[in-house]
Amino acid sequence: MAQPSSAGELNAVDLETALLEQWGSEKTFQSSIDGRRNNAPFIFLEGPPTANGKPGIHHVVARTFKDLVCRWKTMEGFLVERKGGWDTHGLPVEIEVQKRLDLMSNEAIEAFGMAEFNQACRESVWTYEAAWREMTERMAYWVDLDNPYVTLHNDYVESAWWALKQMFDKGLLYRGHKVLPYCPQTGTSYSSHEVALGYKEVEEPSVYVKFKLTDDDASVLAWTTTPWTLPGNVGLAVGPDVTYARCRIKEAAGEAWKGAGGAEVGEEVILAKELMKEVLRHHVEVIEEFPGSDLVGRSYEPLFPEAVPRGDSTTAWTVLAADWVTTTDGTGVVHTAVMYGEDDYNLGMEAGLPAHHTVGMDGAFVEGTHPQLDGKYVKSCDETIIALLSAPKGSNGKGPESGLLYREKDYLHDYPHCWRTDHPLLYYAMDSWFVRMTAVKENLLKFNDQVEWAPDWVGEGRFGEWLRNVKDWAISRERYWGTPLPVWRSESGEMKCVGSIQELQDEVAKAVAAGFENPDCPDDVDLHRPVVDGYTLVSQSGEPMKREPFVMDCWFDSGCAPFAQWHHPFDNEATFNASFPVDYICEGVDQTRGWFYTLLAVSATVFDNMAYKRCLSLGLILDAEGKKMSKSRGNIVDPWDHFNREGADATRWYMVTAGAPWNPMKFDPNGVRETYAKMFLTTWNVYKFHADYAALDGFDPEAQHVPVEQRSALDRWVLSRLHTVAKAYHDNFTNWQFHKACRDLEDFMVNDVSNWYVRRSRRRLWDEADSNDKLSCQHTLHEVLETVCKLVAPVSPFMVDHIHRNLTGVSVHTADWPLGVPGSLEGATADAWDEEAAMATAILPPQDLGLEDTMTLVRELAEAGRRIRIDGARRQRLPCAQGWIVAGPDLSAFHDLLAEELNVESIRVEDDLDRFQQIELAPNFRALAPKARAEVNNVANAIRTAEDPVALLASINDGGAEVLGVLVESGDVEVKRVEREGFAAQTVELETQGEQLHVSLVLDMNDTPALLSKGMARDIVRRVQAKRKDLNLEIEATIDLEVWLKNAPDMQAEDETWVATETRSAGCIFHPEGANPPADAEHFEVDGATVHFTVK
RNA sequence: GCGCGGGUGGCUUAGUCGGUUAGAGCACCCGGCUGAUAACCGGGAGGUCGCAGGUUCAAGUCCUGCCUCGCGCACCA
Repeated sequence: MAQPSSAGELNAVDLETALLEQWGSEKTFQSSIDGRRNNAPFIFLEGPPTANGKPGIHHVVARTFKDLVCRWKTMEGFLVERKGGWDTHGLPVEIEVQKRLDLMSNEAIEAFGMAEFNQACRESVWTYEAAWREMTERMAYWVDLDNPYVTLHNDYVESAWWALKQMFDKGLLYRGHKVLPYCPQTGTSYSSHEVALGYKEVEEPSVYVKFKLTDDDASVLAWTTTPWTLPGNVGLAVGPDVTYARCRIKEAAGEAWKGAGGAEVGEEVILAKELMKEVLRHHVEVIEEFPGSDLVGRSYEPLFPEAVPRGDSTTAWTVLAADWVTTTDGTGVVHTAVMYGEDDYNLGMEAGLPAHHTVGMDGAFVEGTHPQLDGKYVKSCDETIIALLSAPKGSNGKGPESGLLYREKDYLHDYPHCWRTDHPLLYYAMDSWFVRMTAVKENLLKFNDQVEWAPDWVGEGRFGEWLRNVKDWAISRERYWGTPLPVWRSESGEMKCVGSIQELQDEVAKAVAAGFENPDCPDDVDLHRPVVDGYTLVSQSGEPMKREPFVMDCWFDSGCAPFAQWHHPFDNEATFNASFPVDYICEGVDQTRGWFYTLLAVSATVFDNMAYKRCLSLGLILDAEGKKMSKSRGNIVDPWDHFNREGADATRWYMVTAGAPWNPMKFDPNGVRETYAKMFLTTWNVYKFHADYAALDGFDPEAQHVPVEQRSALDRWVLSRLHTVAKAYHDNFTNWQFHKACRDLEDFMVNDVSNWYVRRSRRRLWDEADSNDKLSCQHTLHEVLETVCKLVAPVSPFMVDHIHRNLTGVSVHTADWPLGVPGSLEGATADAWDEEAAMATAILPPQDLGLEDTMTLVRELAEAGRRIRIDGARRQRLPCAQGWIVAGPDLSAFHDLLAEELNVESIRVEDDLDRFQQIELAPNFRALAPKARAEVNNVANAIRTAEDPVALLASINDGGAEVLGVLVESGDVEVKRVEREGFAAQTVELETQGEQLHVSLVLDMNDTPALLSKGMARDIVRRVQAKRKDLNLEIEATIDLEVWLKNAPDMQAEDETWVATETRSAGCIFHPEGANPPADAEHFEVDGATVHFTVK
């Protein structure tokens, strides 16, 4: 067994880096796992970061919470393996490479070569891997980075293919259209994330257009901000419950009319009644009002009759009902161009409108739309379209009948632009593949209910909301770098989904046999583009099938992590079966619709199961001003600033204590410093105090054990506190309240251990002879430190390991959790274990709540003493002859301690309460209010200010007293005992075990020559000690002391001797009053006396 | 627009069932204590508890509306 060696000064950074090396050479992480090899598993799943961005402080936050739970569960005896992972596909990688290689369009990429491009992506992915690794190691996030899962590896891709095939086979995968923001210049559609990069405020012409009903003289007015979509119009949507008005123009428009358009007197238009004022610029009369449902089914004349063929649609150019139509702007009638708006598209599909493009992928109108528009870029046609619509009635033969524009209005709005080329994006219906999430919605909700969310409102609220509105998942992307969609399709629409390399090889062989030429398909075929594009398969009917030219949403990749990390179902069957669904994941709340969703989406569709049982959703990290951290703001905090200054321990502890994990965290660099100074310096100094004396005395924690019940009350108190705090700490951990747990523990270390226990125990260890009391103190300190080390270890793993190793000889990370090791119990699982058996494995000292209460009172009294001295202007070092404690429990065990703290010669208990205390009555509103009602405040005041509270109390207790007409009984008042005026006294009030205590402390403020001498001696000692410290003297070093006093009280011989002993003065001379001190003597003044002294 | 979460001294925050002096820490000032400490103790200054109503004998706490910050969703016809 180890005997502690002395501690030395703290250098957190050196300590941490030295430990990192030790952990590396001793393989501490591995042995913390290996030691629990036969225990119940707790499955953690790492959300894969992408290594093509630099790690920031927010990553440290997430990794701290991942790590602390894993370490905690490990110490609880669970087997917690932690496989690292990397997300390596997707748009961010492509964009990075495109920027670097200046390839700003798909044409450019294809000209450069897809293979070369993807190779560049493959390399780019690892740009910051080293930085990630260094950060991960330095912050002590224990995760296996040597065998991570990597989404670009063939094994991983193969598992993803397998998963997709499961969906395909279940009929959950389908090909359809999705309206996406599309940039014709770069030929790419954008994800919402990219779109968000390019919102710009622009002013554009918006138009009010008359759609002439075929069986009526009236027109329906509709509004659009994108005139280029008008040729594609095939329908009008109205709100069935919205009230519409048919209006007749009464007189011609006034001079103020601006822009094109207009209406003739007598013309009739239909629009939402609410919007008439907003839209109409003519005086009108309302002819008729009716609900939108009355309009449904009416047909109208197409604006551009040539543009869209009717096909077999019966509903084209009719009025349709849509409940999403509002009257917040426009006319309450929505112009519907099926291919150029998401709602339009959905409505069109539902209503059977023709789905025909009037705009090509190049952003220009297709031939046959209108002679003046064909082949022109849509965004430059606004004027032409407006001119066509507003031309005088009957003025142009082909195209719009004209006279159809009512009004134009410039409209200011945010519109998405291409963040690369700055062109406005077009909402454009594109071919896309979907997973039919709507088919499994009920299961999604059911599984989500079973997840333990922290905080619960993310699961119920945000995530639940998302699931209740779940849409089919568009999983295909027209990109290059990603998991290719493993679906091959023939011209006639036959399809095949490939679920493994073996299957691909088989299909290729079949195709070759059928006469289609194909490249080799080896076992290690690269499952990326363009290699997989090179294979032509053969359909059932013998037709060639080409691969659908998409890659998958990279969120699909990460959603496959629970099984793809094990190459399921091709490998590691046992491992997978034992680890699905996982027990714990933890990421930022921004992953709600990201990883949290895709994990559940994939597991629900593929396995009909949940993916994770517990999810900790972390709040966003903000800078000290509360602003989001972002590169563009330049307010990113570099974690290394803190790793290299206060260390990773303080950084982690700060992050955990700064607030609830799910609340947004304002990261304040000063906070890290404060944490370092409070928590870690204090802990270190407590440790140093113990270790230095333990080393000096050759303390052996195994030997000469002193049973707790034989130790002093102070020892038993701090051990009981340890028990209480550890228990609460653990309970808070269980409830995800890590911040509360750590704040309480910090408070315990600083206030209870350092500022009370250690301060009060210092002299016990100065004793140079071995004593039972000293031994008790050392065992107590040892036990407190050892347990605190274990409690802190999951959160801040460095310093406590150093301390634990010096105290016990072994790493804290292989130690057991003080509150029990359920993971090691027979039959335990991560979710359930025998609570009693688990508690039996806990190691905590005895708890004595009564003693804790008593000590609280003692400490309050010590503080009260200081207040009394301030009020009475009596310095702390000048002793008082006598202190009285009035009322309260028996504190005799602490009288010595209190006497010392209070600097009084003796403590006495005063039994006659009335000698120093008087009674005050306070109203108990809860009881009084129902009786007194509105009078309660007056009654309360009367009770408070009663002239003779003793008499009032007596009559209240004797059947009740009438106060202002209200019968006041004993439950209606609280009796407070406070000190009598005129005494140097203070009363402390506290509640112990349901009982209200009012305890007073009274000090005798009279001086005697003996007291004055003693006080002077204490002042001299204090000054000399400070001097010794200034001179950097060894604690054992002896000095020669000379003292000259002026106007000072006479020093008693015993006090002079005491000064000599305390200051380790071999020679100690007190010069008589009047002797002149040498010029180099130090001097100070106290209560009018001047003291000179020299230390040699 | 909808949903969620915030708004408490200069800063970070606690505040339970509504109960009468809103509690801490940092920073500041004064005093004290100290041979582990960058610590600690006592006191001071600093608060319209986002705003406005309402319920109540009593509101930081409950209700309504609004403002504001963050996040998300929807919309942007």
